[in-house]
Amino acid sequence: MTMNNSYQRKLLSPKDLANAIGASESSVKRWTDQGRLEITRTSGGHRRIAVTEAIRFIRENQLPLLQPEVLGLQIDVDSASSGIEVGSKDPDADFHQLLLSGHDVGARNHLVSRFLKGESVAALTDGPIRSSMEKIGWTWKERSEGIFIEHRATEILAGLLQDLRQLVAPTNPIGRAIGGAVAGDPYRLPSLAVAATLNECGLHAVNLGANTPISVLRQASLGDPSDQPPCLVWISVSEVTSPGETSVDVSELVRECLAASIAVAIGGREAHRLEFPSGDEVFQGESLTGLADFVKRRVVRTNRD
Amino acid sequence: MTMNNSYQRKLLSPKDLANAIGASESSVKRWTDQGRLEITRTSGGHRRIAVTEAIRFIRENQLPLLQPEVLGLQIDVDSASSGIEVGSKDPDADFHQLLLSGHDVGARNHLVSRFLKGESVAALTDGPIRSSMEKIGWTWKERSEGIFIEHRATEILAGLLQDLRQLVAPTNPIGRAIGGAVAGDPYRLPSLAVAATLNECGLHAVNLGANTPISVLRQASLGDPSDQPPCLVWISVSEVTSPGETSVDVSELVRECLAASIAVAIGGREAHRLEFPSGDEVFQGESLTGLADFVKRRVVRTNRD
DNA sequence: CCCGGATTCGTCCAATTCGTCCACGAGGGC
DNA sequence: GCCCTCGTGGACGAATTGGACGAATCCGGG
Repeated sequence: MTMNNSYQRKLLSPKDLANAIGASESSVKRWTDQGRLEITRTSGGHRRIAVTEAIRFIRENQLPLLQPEVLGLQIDVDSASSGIEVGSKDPDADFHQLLLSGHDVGARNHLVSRFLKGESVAALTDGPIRSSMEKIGWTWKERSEGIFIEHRATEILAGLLQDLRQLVAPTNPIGRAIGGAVAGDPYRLPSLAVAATLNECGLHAVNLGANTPISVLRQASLGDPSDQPPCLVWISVSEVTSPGETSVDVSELVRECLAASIAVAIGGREAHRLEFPSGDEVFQGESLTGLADFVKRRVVRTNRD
Repeated sequence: MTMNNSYQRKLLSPKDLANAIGASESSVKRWTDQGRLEITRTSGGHRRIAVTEAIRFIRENQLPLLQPEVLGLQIDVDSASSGIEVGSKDPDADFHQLLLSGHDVGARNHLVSRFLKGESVAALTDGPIRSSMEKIGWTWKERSEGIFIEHRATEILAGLLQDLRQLVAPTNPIGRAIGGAVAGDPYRLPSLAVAATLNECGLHAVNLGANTPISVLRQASLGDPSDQPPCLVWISVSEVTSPGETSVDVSELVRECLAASIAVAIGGREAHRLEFPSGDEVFQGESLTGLADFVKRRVVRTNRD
């Protein structure tokens, strides 16, 4: 997965500018050749566009600016006044700053831009999203306004994940998956992230959200024999109120799923507190890229045959 | 390894839009020249139309949408095969059926299509969304699989509201609003719907989501005097655990907001159980269209002056 | 320091869009 | 009926756009 950090450099490639203004790379190259857009060249002959020149060009031609963050710009006024700096060496830190300060539009641009550059939804969730939420979780304990920050960030991320999920929604799903977070677990972002990841793998993911009793999940997965059963069931565990009882329920569901040839994925911060059967058809782990690999290896392949 | 990244924040050409709405390219060009349809130009002079502007134009002129996929909207492939009948006399009943059966894509198409035909987000929430969720709430008590249905429908609606919210997101917000659901209230759809409605009114809405203590909301609204204060604070009350305590907190927040010239909106199924000051700058009611009227009348006007 | 994958080079070319003009038909006033 | 106006959409040569191609360059990791 290419993790190019084009966030620091002050010079843009033709492709960068093309993406930022919704034009094609060819057009940008032609414009530079016509002299309408000033450029410098690398020693090897590649075009490099200064940000100031790009801004001049955009203003002169009244071009739309679809992805302001490519130019390292903020479009919201209050972020400038609040002194948020982006364009550092660490894109993940940039994203964290945006989320921390409640800059929803900026955070969205940042994430969508990285998605468009090729990072998968799974990788983005494993990376910037998770690390930022972990940091914010720490803040929650340190500062009095932490709850405010956490609620706001959660809502922004819920919207972002939903957007990304739409972007990767398969037109022709190759299978169905269903899942949610266990009873007593109020966290809805992990389950939403799983749904988005499964979408990205080509599955139709039905998310039952937070605080879903295992019995409900069981009925939804195995209850109606007339429905085609899902090929995967996921269980998110970010908080456990009664580990013993939950373990029993989860174990039984896992066994039933395996008996019905349904793969199972279990993850979440507190999943280690549960006991349940393991096996080739059971994925257990925190990483969504790992889950995606598992799905591509196990579920998708067998479903295609 | 390339998934179908069909995402395109791309701009539409006159031909794209013409095909989408069944008009001729000449007409689209003429409309832009008349200023009825806003465009940007490429550096070479070609017209480019933003998707949001296209949606606005389609709604304003009640145009048919022959090719929804041009605007990035999904086409419903399997609604026919799933046996869900739509096209009855009662659109709201159609929507309810789609939601009840978990047909997320169909529900999305139904709602977006009605939005394009001119119904506002507020009206759609007051209408099909609310009535369907109320019916599903009844089901919850009648059937064992009710929880499954309710969770699934809630997640689908959360996604839908998020989508609609993006469609009406103002590019230049005329003010800021902040709000959420009170502590102990786990329902997140009402607050999300309010945020979408306020977006539709041209405000930048910061949603703190469900289960937000009043103290947190207070700090977010009034806490930092260096920030520009919001012009509206909303409080959603779908469930109250301790009416007395909550009433005290809410009342104090309302008084503080009014003292700071901030309008307040309070609503939700259980809002009637609370006591708080009323007045010209306090909106109280269930209807989101009513809230929209209130905002347009009170907040937007005074903010423009 | 070197290597391999990703990016960009220059170039070509088909498709699209430009602005403009004009034919057509629906409606309204006389 | 006649004429005028207005909105529509097709047609035209000239200009612009954007995708494709093999070769060259860039850049991060070993």
